[in-house]
Amino acid sequence: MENGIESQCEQCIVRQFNSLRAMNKEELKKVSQGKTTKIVKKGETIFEEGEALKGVFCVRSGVSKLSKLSANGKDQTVKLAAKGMVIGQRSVIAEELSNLSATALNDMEVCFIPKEIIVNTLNTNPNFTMEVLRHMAHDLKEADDVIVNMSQKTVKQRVAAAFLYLKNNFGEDKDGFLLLTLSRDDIANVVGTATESCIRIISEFKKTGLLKNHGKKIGIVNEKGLQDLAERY
Amino acid sequence: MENGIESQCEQCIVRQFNSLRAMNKEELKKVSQGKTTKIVKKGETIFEEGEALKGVFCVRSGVSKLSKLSANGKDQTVKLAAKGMVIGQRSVIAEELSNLSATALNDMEVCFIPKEIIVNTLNTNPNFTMEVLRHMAHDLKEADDVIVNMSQKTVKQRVAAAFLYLKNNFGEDKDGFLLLTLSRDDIANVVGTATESCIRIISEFKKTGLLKNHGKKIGIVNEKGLQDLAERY
DNA sequence: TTTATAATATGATTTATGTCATGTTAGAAT
DNA sequence: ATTCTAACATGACATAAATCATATTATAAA
Repeated sequence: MENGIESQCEQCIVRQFNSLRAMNKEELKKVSQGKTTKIVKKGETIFEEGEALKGVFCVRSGVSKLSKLSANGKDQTVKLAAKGMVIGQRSVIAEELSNLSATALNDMEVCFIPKEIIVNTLNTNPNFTMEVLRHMAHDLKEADDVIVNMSQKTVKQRVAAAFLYLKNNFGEDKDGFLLLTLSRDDIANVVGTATESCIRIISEFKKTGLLKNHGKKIGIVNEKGLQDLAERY
Repeated sequence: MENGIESQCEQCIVRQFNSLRAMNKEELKKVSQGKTTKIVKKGETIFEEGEALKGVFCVRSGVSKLSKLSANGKDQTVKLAAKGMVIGQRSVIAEELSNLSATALNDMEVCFIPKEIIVNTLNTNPNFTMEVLRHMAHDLKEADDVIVNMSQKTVKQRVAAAFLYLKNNFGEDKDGFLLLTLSRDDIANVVGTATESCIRIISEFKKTGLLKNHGKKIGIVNEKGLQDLAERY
């Protein structure tokens, strides 16, 4: 179903850039035609920090972490990218080396869009450019929030916030378990803490009835409780 | 010298958006004509978190902190804006309430540019839009770096990095003192630490010959030493 | 000057969190 | 099933950094 894949990819671009009205059919076709689909296995990288990106990647399935290696050897996850999200735009737009690595947290399917197509669309379609701009403005706001949380919230609060984030952005199944299952280590990298601390806090949350688990799956039992914890001073 | 002020304001916009070639004379004049100049005294706010901005502000003199109040009542400075920088663009572009407060760290002069002018220029001048986009992409990268530093560096390392930042972004006088003099409390808000911790570390840096001071002015004595400290794991 | 107020400084103590060590469980490979 | 390995778990301890307390200076106001 080559057509199905193409249509999915178009939707991916459209959704990411919020530009249903900003790109016309022909432009979308152009974007789709440039794509190549790629399978990325869990743990493999899509691109590395310091790499010159030849284009952007659109997530078709699976989840990627965008992270940066610190001088102390620890990996800090800055953002998670799920289905429908485009990664690598910042570097392509700024014409800089990537400041982040993109690593698959589970098996993924991504489609590649050469930067020439992005750059060309930016140059010829002002509406598209405006949508990308709005999108980046939104990312910047989120980054500001993360900065404040990192410096002002305790690890416990950040872990609570991380689970709320996972629920809000990746959803849960009928039984109330998070659709995105991450290892404790992955969560620790998002929260910016030691794996042991993360494990300890999750154990505590299970004991106090905030979380539940079934095998590797984790579910939120008391969302209000997590929110109170995450927000309270 | 109304003309002088106008020309300074034009330069301000031009520099910020890196768009010397992106905006032509007439467009610049349009921007300048919309401006109103405003004096902001030390400690006063230019705008508050949650406010709907009617335009952007261009810093003519003085320095503003962009900060966010945390639920614990502490203020986290996300960015400092000096002469030539524009503040408030993110919110205006995203058409959202401001996510940050802007407060004068010393007496300031800012010029106001109504959002209609910015929005109009964005709609009619694609080059301008692209420059704004590149600029925002750069801000986003810097924000990513701050996130990693916040979670992976010690307070001491972040204080060291803050002084290097102040030197690189605001310069120093002939005697090697930083041109931007901040209170320990302001520095603590940038670093994301308690004021006492900040004071202690600065005292230590003076003892170990990394910093010097003359009254309120602080100077970097051993830049290499600060860099090593800030980078080392 | 004198007084008042804010900024800087430093000690003592507590707390959160990282680190190290060790053990347990679960899933994959044989 | 058995073995192996990685993920999860928990205790003990070390340490960075916040907090609380109290001086000591500067700076502004009277």
